Amino acid sequence: MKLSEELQWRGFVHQTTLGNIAELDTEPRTFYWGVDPSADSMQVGNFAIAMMIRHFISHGHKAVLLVGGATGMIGDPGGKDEERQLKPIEEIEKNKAGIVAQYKRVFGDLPFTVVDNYEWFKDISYLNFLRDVGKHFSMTQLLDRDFVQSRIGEGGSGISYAEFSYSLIQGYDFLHLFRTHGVTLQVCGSDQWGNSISGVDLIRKIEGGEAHIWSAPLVINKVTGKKFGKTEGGAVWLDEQKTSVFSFYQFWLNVDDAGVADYLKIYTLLTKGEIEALLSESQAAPHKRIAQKRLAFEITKLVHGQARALAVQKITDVLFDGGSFDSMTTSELQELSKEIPSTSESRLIPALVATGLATSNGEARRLLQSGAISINGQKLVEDMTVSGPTLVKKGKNTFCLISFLG
RNA sequence: GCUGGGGUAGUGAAGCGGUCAAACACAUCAGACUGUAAAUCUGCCGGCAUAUGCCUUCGGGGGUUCGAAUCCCUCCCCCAGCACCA
Repeated sequence: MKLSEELQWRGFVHQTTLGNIAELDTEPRTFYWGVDPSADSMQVGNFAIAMMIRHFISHGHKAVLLVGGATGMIGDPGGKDEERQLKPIEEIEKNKAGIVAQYKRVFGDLPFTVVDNYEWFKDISYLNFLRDVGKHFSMTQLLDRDFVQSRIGEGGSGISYAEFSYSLIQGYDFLHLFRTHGVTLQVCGSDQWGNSISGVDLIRKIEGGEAHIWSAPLVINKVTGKKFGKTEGGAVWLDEQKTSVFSFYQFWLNVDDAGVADYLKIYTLLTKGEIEALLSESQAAPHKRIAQKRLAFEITKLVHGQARALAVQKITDVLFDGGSFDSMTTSELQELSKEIPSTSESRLIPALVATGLATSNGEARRLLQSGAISINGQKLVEDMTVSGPTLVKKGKNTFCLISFLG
């Protein structure tokens, strides 16, 4: 499949300055995309863009990943204590490393270059910047930006000058990469369109060059109409410290029918034929959740590796599909305790709190009273003390393990 | 800098001296029904406690009062308008 067809079929086409997207099939480009190092991990929203980029690279385009070290440093205008300035730099370094590692993982062996805009911004003088870049920006245009408009005015949360300047910095990034790396295309999220356009203008005005933008659509949950990837506990992260492999797998497994098709196309590398077969099989017997199961497995494999994917798949089997808990061996129990929260607290209520299934003793007790808690498949209504390895279940799909493995 | 409006639970938003752990809505969590789905109905929804009980909250600090989220002072932050500068 050609890149343009692939992008179209998978739903990655949104808005672009390219006259004809088929240009991507014939003209290899060097493109970049920017990421914000404000966290040390991607969320599923960025993950979608990463997958899209993967298709770009595998079709012969050269990729440059820009980590916003400079933008990250001014990212929190609230921190005006000068002493604290140093800490964010270390943190940004750490976040940068984490994010780059994740991209490597998602891209498999595909090559890409990493740059940090701190490299070129650290030596730039404010006056020079205003003279060379600032004068090319029209205030009216800047003020017209959606993100500015939504922050100013009634009900807006306000915007600082630093944050407002993001546009200029991002615009300059593009210009700089155009000059130094021959970058002629920027890939971005749809919310970054305005900022990206700044770069295109700048390149035209200053260098007389032509550059383009490709923005990816926001992945929407069709049922709620909201941005996809948020869940009860907040965002779903690729980092297993933030979202355990088990929860990650469960997140995809619980995806609704209306969305599976989209998610399979966006988040997996399965071919058109495979996905279509999967979907028709799934529609014939929706209650079997075939498509969701495959989706969860494929994505977990991609992000956390095959071994972990198989492990959580097996655990899910035990937990949901009638596999017997008693039959698990000690080593399997150990494996299980890696994927779901576990504790050695033998009293039930403290154990629920310790594992985070309940936020307080009161909540734990309430859950118990409402019949939400069961151990080893038996519903409970009051606190008790367990005597051996015990699987505790809250609601339908939240578990923890009381183990005595130490 | 001036003038006016505002900062209340995860979010939005009532309350405007006692009856406020704080209406209402949404979100979350749980129960029923299901396919670990959606929709719907029900309950919970600051902490501790079996509890009619106690404790801690209404931007920060201080004060008035028997009593403050509610009044006063002060500081911080947001919004709007005006002025100033350019």
